[in-house]
Order: sequence, then C-alpha cells, then structure tokens
Amino acid sequence: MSAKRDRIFFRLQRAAHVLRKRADRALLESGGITTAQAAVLQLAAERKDVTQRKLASELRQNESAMTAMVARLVELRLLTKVRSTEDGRIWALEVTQQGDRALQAIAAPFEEINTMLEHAIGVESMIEFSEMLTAITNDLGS
Amino acid sequence: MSAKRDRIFFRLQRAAHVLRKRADRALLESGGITTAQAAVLQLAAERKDVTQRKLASELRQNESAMTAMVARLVELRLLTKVRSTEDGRIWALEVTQQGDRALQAIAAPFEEINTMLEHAIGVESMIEFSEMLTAITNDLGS
DNA sequence: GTCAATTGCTTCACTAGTGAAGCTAATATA
DNA sequence: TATATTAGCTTCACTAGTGAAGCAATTGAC
Repeated sequence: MSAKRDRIFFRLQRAAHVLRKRADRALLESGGITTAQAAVLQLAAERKDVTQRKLASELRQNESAMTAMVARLVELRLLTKVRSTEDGRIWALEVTQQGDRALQAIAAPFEEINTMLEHAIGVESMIEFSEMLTAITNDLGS
Repeated sequence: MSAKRDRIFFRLQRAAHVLRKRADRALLESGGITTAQAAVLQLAAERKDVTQRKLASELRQNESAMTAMVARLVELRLLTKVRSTEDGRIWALEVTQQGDRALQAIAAPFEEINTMLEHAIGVESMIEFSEMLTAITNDLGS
C-alpha cells in the first residue's frame, strides 16, 4: 500500500529523467545545446529585460544556478551579459545571433520529442496531463 | 502553437524538479538521506542479489552513476559492498542497519509528500496519472 | 583449451542543480 | 544625510547525473 504510493514520486522522477535524457541527446545533436540551456535561452529570447533573478524564479531554481548557467551560455557565445545602466546590480542579458540559430536548430527535433510524448500519454489526455503538472508545480513549488 | 507544445516538456521537468526539491529537504531533515539515495537503498533492501547494473537499469541510469552513488552510500555507512564469491566482477550490496533506520525515518515524511501530490492532482486521477508516467518511461526509455 | 567477445564496473571530464555565506548597489528610515 | 535593510548576484563545497574510454573477470565459439 505504502509501497505503491511511494512509487508515484519515483515514477514521476523516472519519467522526467528518461524524457530529459532523450531530449538532451536530440538537442545536443541538432543544435549543440542541452534542454536546460534551451529553457533559459528561450525565456531570454521571448521576454524583454530578463534578469537572472526572474529566470531563476520562473524555473524554480536558485539564483546561484543561474549564475553558473548564464556563465556557461556566455562562454558558448549564446548569450551576452552587460551591466544595466539603470541598476548596477542587474545584468542585461541578450541572446546572440548564435543563440537564436541554436534555438531554431532545435525547434524541429523538439517537436518530435513532444510528438512522442503526446503519443505515449494519448492526445486526448494532453490537456489534463498538463494541468496536473501545473498543479504540482503550483502546490509544491517552494 | 508550437510554443504551447514545447511547454509540456518543460512543465514536466519543472514539476519533477519542484517535487524533488521539496522531498529532498524533507527526507534530509528526517533521515539524513536524499531521494536519490532513498531510491537506491529501497531497491537494495527489497530485492535480493542486486547488482549495480540492475540498479542502474531499473533507475534508467548509467552504470557510472551507480558507481558514484554506491560509493557515497558506503561512505555514509548505509550500504556495504563485498565482492561476490560466484562472480568476480559483481559486488554484493547490502543495506546496513543504519541504512534500514534511515529508510524507516523517511517513511512518514515521504507519505506526507505523496499525500500532497495526491491532493494536487486529485485522488481520482492518481491511477491515470501513474499510468501516463509509466507509458512515458516505457516509450521513451532509451 | 585457447582466444575473442561480452559483462560488470570504474575513471574522467563535464553539465546542472542545491543551500549557506558573503559582497556590492539601491532603497528606506530615522 | 547617514545608516540599516533589502535586492541581485557570486562563491563555495557538495550531490547527482551523462557519455566515452578502459580494465578485469567471465563466457562462448571453435
């Protein structure tokens, strides 16, 4: 009984892990970036005036994780980091052309992954599934 | 459209991450172990003759991950690792009393986490949710 | 029975995260 | 207008994973 309930947690972790492993391989091959890097780049590309703090809170991570991630992305020349003129604590982050190209390169393979996901859980259950995940994030998020 | 589909992947990752973070804090406080360590210890406790290879494949991880994880667990005196007499490549793993105690100590807080999970997604949807996750693991698992 | 292939594990360099402590710039408060 | 507080970021030591390359023990093919 308890054994079975325990399993839900691990089942979720395992599914997420398996999926990420797959996606990482696909994205690395096509665009040279990981899913974690893609998440940050995508947020930085679509939002204006992103700070590391905002990225961290959106991704439910520590600010220290963003420091490291942004450093890697800058090193890879996918992102630039310039001190803001308005606030001396903030970094103005911007996706480079190379960053944009990487995002474009992963679009198709990412679609494929999502199609596989859709297929696995059934198209008609997608919305419900999505809502469950959002509920978990909202209820358990810190 | 594509933007919305992308999000499913990240939603799953975010939910898993949030959940793990919570559980790690709870288990560390009560039993001094992480969820990843709990997963390995629990498998080692309930199965007989586990090898690192079997653990790795069950958890969908690399064997190198198990080498490191088992080393940490041995260091923490939660697991013992003795060369098998039948096969000189295999390690006979065994959960120590301290390991058993840790597993007992996390049982209740783990139940709590699962209750919160159940609450978030709705009790009546648990089986369906569980099946979706299993489907993902099976379909996408390497 | 020998030798090639396979199995089980390890090592290495790497990404990606946590949480605690600390530093500097900006903002309130008195 | 000082000064205390807060906000944004960084550093550090750590866990936890990947994937490639390699090594020793076992097994299979002839």
